[in-house]
Amino acid sequence: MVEQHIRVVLVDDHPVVRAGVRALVDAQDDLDVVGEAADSAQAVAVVAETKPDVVLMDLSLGDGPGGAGTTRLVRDLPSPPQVLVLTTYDTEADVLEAVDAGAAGYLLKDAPPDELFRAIRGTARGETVLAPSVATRLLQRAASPAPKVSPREVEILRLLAKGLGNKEMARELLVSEATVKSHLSHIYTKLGVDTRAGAVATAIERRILRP
Amino acid sequence: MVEQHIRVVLVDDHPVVRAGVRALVDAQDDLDVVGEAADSAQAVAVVAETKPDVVLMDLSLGDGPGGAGTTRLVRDLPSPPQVLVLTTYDTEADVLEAVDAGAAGYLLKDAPPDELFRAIRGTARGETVLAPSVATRLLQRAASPAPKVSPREVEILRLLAKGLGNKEMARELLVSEATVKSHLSHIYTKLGVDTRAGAVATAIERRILRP
DNA sequence: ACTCCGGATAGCCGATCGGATGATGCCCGG
DNA sequence: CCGGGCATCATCCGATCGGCTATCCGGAGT
Repeated sequence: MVEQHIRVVLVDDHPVVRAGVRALVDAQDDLDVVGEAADSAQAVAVVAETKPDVVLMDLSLGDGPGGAGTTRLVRDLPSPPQVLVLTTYDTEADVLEAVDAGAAGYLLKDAPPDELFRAIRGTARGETVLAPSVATRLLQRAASPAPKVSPREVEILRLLAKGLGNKEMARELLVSEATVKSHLSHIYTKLGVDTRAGAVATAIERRILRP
Repeated sequence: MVEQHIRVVLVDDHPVVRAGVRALVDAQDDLDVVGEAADSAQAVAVVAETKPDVVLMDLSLGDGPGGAGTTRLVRDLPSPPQVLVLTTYDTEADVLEAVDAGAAGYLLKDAPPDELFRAIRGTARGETVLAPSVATRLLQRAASPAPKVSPREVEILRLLAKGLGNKEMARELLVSEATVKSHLSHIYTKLGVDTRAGAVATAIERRILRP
């Protein structure tokens, strides 16, 4: 058997997308969709059972663990498959998280089918496949230092987006106003902004806050 | 011919989604996909040519006119088809715009296939079909007055999200600082907030600004 | 053991914001 | 033809913000 079929499992909470990818992929001679999953738990079960070569993973699964977490779970299975992230967004936070979780590639859903097929085949061979726009973003972010926002700071950002003042945040978080201001200063530094409005915008863009 | 097939055209810039919907819809006895379009111009051409009963419209088409504008164009054709919006987001602004543009229904992409089929059939019969979550939002928004932000105010919001101060915005827009503050006050009122940070968050949530 | 970092706190101060109030001109739609 | 939304501008003023400097504590890592 020189030419083995590539076994693919789809993980996506949108039935439409699963059907679409299945229709496209199954039409390829060398690619077989051997399973589908709509959430994290299903994904682990299906992958464990079907032992696919490649998992196409959506990042925004409705329920508990997102695509990144699920990627991690799948990659922790014995003889894990390659994971190719196939999603709508290309925010750097998503990409980094996915890559960190063990994803071998990152494609956007608006990619032409050909690109998808090439990505699947490449991923199956162990190559790293990144969508051009994703690769660009990665390089940009690689150049600038990684801004890690602490949990407490995220808390501050949340209240910030609700339009609370420092005094109100302080009351809400049971700390002094000085502490809030301290956190804010750190946030500004990390996000590269110098105003509350800019911080909120950047936080949402960086997916630190969910819109 | 008592039971005429329902002719459907798909408009979506994601090949995967088109393939998915086509696979699902074509598998139904009474539904036929008679055309696809990836952008606004294609959509108008395909609809004019194929005269479908229903158009499944994605709201976020990459290029020029979005789904709402395209809906308007399609509805302005002679003997226009019903338009069923099928998209990822359910922001109230999107829904209102689409309905205003002449859409007969609004479904989310994570809807189960059955719901999609029922929606297509209902739409073809001239019914109005709304996803439950969309209907809920609509009612919520219907209770509160519609916040229409003027173009100039959007301009202000854009600069706001960039973290500019009033003085800087004034310079940027070639108006006085007083004017900027005036706009801001109006924005606050319309968005129901009272801080810049809150305005940015709400504007993004309402999709007035693109994250 | 020592250092680094996140978290919490404090005070100072100039710059800025946001609310209130009022006014002008334009253009659209009823 | 008048009202109303939009855009423009002006002042006043109290509240808030953001930058700066410094201190303290506890846990993680070297």
